[in-house]
Amino acid sequence: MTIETPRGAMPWSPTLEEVAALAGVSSSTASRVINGSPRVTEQTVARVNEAIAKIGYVPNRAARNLARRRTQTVAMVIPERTADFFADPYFAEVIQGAAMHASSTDYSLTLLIESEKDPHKTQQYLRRGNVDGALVLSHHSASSSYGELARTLPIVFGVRPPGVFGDQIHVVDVDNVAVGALGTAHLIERGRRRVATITGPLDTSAGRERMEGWRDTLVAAGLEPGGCEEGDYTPTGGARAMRRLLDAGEPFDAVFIASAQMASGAVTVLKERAVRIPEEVAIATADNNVFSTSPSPALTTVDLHTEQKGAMMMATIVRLISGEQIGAETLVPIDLIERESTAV
Amino acid sequence: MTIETPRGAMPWSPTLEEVAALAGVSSSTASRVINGSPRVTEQTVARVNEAIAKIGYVPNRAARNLARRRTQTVAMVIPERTADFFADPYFAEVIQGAAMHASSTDYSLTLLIESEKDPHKTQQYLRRGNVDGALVLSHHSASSSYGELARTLPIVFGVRPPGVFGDQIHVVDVDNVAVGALGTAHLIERGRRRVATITGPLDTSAGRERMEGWRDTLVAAGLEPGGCEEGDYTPTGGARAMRRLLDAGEPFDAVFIASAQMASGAVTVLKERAVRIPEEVAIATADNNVFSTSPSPALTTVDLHTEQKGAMMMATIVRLISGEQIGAETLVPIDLIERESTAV
DNA sequence: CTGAAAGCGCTTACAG
DNA sequence: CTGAAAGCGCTTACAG
Repeated sequence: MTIETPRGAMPWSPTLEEVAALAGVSSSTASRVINGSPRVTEQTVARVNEAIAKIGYVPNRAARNLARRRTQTVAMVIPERTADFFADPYFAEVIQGAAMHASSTDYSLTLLIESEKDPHKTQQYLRRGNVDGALVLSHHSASSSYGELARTLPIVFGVRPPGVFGDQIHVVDVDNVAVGALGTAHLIERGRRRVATITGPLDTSAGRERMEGWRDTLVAAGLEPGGCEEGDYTPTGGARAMRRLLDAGEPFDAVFIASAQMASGAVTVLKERAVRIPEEVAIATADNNVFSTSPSPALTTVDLHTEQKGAMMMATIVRLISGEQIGAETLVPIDLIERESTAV
Repeated sequence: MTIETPRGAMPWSPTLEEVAALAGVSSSTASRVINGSPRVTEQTVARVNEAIAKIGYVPNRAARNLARRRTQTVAMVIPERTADFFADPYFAEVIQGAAMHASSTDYSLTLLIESEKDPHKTQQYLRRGNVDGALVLSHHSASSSYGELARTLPIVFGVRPPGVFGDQIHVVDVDNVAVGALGTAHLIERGRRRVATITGPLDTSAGRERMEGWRDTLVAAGLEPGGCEEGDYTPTGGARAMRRLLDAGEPFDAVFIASAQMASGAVTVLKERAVRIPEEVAIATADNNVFSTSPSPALTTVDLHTEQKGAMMMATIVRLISGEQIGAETLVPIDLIERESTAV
């Protein structure tokens, strides 16, 4: 058996006119019921819906978009793969969440990789009316240039872009200070008194804010902040930071590590040095993914609900596109998940 | 400053008629040069292109698609997130590769999550003319139902779907037998004589084939295959399999582990039991990602070129859509990357 | 090689 | 509440 429609053509599909004919109304009316217009009789609605069901009608997107002057598409802008960095399940989770939410809307999600060497290309694409809105997940300096774009195109950021922006900026993210605070507070509750930290990159606001949460919580508890080393969100970066912490000679009985991927590297080093977890050093981290569940002992972590974040980003952009007024910041909830690394 | 176009409308954008006017030709002709028709004078081509450049014309996708009866969209079908499983960088890499390649074509990539509880919904979507083709990455039993769909819609599979299919099936994948063979052969070359294996799920062809490659290579070398335990592609699954291997009491001096994610779990167990890598047990695995680079020692691995695979899938579907005749199978190249886990 | 015209399948004022 | 008509911005036979 072969494909019976001409190559490149869509398989035959019923048209609006056909449902209209079957329902005994004009296509204008059929269109109205499809679009949920209130100016139609219940009876007509029923007849049209019946016809739709009977012949399995599904609107032609291109025609609809052309008529509406919309694309019904939103772009998800993600950074080009950067070795270990992209390996972080974070992106996959956000994307998954956004895609799942998209499937419950009229929008389709298209993936846009922001090329390192030609970031301009992506913005061109966005600027040229290819999409009704964009979700941006890149967080390197380039994203500051989105400030301008955001004036003409609805944009939702997954991380706070660097630089100051007006109200036109919309961010969907966790409260990173709270993330650091929650993990650290738990460590204190478990009786730890010398809490060190391994931070994310300090040139990102997320990196700085989680560190701030760690420090503030210790200070508020009347404790002296322990050692502090910067990591880069990779396992090897986490391992290196842990070595520096250990080699500094300053004793500590707990560490808050800003990401699970770094934590998994740090755990390796602790084991190499025969430091017992949690007896000698308790660990709390952030990200509830394979990097916090698979080390042994499993790691206590702040669940960032990353998949939900993706869904929230999608929901937000849809509201934005339809003209709703939305606050500059939407907070993604966080939760502490206790596991063996802080047990007793 | 606010968004100046009416909400929901696309920003004003030049139209074909305008470039035609500017170039002093009809829009038919303008359209022809845009679409690279050979039936146009060089001179006209130049004039039209000039006009296009001058006013920054970019074709309206909806209008073009409506006229062509195409969608210029291909769907990437991925399984719904399944805990650790989705954490595998594999998906992210394939998606990244496909999206990057897509950006160099006229097609846009849209993400479709295949819901566990309602796999039918995805197929409905595909069947209804929403896309010109699909890339499918799911590999659970459900995918067998794609056999039918593949008769009416160009589909490229990233893994061989279960069941027998005709020539209408197109698969882009590595040669999994070769993957197992390459890793195992390297272990033998390094002087190992008792090579065990941790396989992928044996209800997948990839799982079985890599095991087959391992076994065949040993037999061909005149060696007795060592222990064989089944894993599930997760770190914890790999850890459990390694424990079983160790507990079985059958000695081995090397293991071929079918995925890096499993290998990272297995390495943890080896360390717990104070087994030295590579001195006592050498390890070779598959997947060149964070799970093979970040354990210490770093793991020798078969690079599956997963990102390239994504690009190849995209390239293949484009050719398929345009009616090219393509073989049932496209092989993604593989390479061995030597690292410390098999050094000396 | 080029143009006038029809058509792709919807939506949406405009009348009634 | 409903319909006839125009229009969304392209592509593509059909003539010439």
